[in-house]
Amino acid sequence: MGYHEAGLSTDSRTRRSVISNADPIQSIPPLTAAKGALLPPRATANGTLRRLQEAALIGFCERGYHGLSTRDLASATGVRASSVYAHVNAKEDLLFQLVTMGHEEHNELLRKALMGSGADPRDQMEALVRAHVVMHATYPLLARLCNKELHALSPANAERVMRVRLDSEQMFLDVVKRGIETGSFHIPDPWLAVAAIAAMGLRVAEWFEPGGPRSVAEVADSYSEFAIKLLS
Amino acid sequence: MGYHEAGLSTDSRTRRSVISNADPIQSIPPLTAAKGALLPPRATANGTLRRLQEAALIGFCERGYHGLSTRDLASATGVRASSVYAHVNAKEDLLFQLVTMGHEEHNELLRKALMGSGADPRDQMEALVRAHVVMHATYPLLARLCNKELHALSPANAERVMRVRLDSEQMFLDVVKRGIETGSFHIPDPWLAVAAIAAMGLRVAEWFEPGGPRSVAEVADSYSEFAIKLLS
DNA sequence: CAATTACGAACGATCGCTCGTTAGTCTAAT
DNA sequence: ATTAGACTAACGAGCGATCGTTCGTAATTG
Repeated sequence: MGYHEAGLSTDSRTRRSVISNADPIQSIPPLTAAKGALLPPRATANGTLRRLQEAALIGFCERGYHGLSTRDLASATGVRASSVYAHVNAKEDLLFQLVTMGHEEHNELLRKALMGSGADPRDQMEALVRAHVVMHATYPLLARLCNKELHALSPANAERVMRVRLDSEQMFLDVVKRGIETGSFHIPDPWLAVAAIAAMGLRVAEWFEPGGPRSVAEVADSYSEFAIKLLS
Repeated sequence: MGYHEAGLSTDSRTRRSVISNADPIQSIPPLTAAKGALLPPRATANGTLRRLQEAALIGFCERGYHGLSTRDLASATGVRASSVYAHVNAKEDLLFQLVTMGHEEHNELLRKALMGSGADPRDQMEALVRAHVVMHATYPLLARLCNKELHALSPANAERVMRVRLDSEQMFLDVVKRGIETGSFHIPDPWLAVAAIAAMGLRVAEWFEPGGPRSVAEVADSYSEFAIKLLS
């Protein structure tokens, strides 16, 4: 039970602070204290909604969507459960916002990587894998959420997310297919190779720690090299 | 609210069947109708407990541990919620049983693969990857559960599972390290390579369909080849 | 007859969420 | 300068529903 509802001034004497952003004694423990930002720059929300998004990100990852109650979510944000609904229409909205954010950031990073590389399929694949890994190492919680909690989305919302995901997959697939045509790559089943290469990067989100022994760049370099070897 | 609580005859007119195994109108929809067995041979339970395990496996995968209620679980099993507790002490027991089963099966498959291969690290790695992939393609639901719902286990149970997992990882690591010593493999960071190779196989559980266009053996062959390329 | 397996009823707790209210802030007219 | 009114963001209380689980009992099995 509740390892993080500690203190937090439920006390009625603690009147709401004049400015709502006044950070009320951090939820104990700070746990996933951000080494970097929890959310990508495209997350424009600030104030209470931002803190809700970040608390939801951490909470959904640690306990699963249905495992985090709106009361615990509110508590971790420094707010009452009823106040949550001044910022979102439903609990699912927070999940959808986060998952959309993650998928769009990922898609954009891939697209930029592709645009910024030359015409050689090998270079393009290296750039894609690098961006793929960078995303998963830079925003590991967001990536985990995107890969584990899609089941909690309504069918309509899930479909919107999947469209972005399929588009990202297609970028990998197109590069591999063209690489086969140009003679750069030599594999019989492009989709299978893409699945393998993408899987390597996806998993990075599960173990990578920003303060750990490996830098983001090192992992990205290694994995892009793995991908090229795998395709040759 | 409930876009997924479909029917299922909670109706009180549906009297219990004389023989409890008499499959009462399959949970609507039958959805994950098994192409093969849902659980490995080491799952020895039969009767109601077995059906509870299988329903839990499907349900936990589709909705997450906290997303599947004991009532829905019972309903999918063809039994009342209170009857569940004649077979398990708690909901978590089912998750623990399944997750333990998955990890031990995986560990044993890897160990047998290693024992059955020669002394060449390349052969050993091929065998390991093949077994790894076979596991994830043969019992995809079980594998997904093992990788997504560990957070719902008590710390003590989680630790028991993690011990098996670390032991499995060590098998990969030992082979890679020895392969480097013998000059078979040429990579600077063994752990990173193992993470990448393991990740490829893990992800298979997310897309593989027993009736699909690729056979288990085809995927296993491709992925073991990928692994060898990656390490060379 | 003992053990097993199922049941309905119901427990207290918690769920997502709504509601009416209040305190503070901003704008604009006085 | 003051004040009225709209707006925002927070609150406590509490809604009906559902949660995991317990219990006493009935039916079947060996």
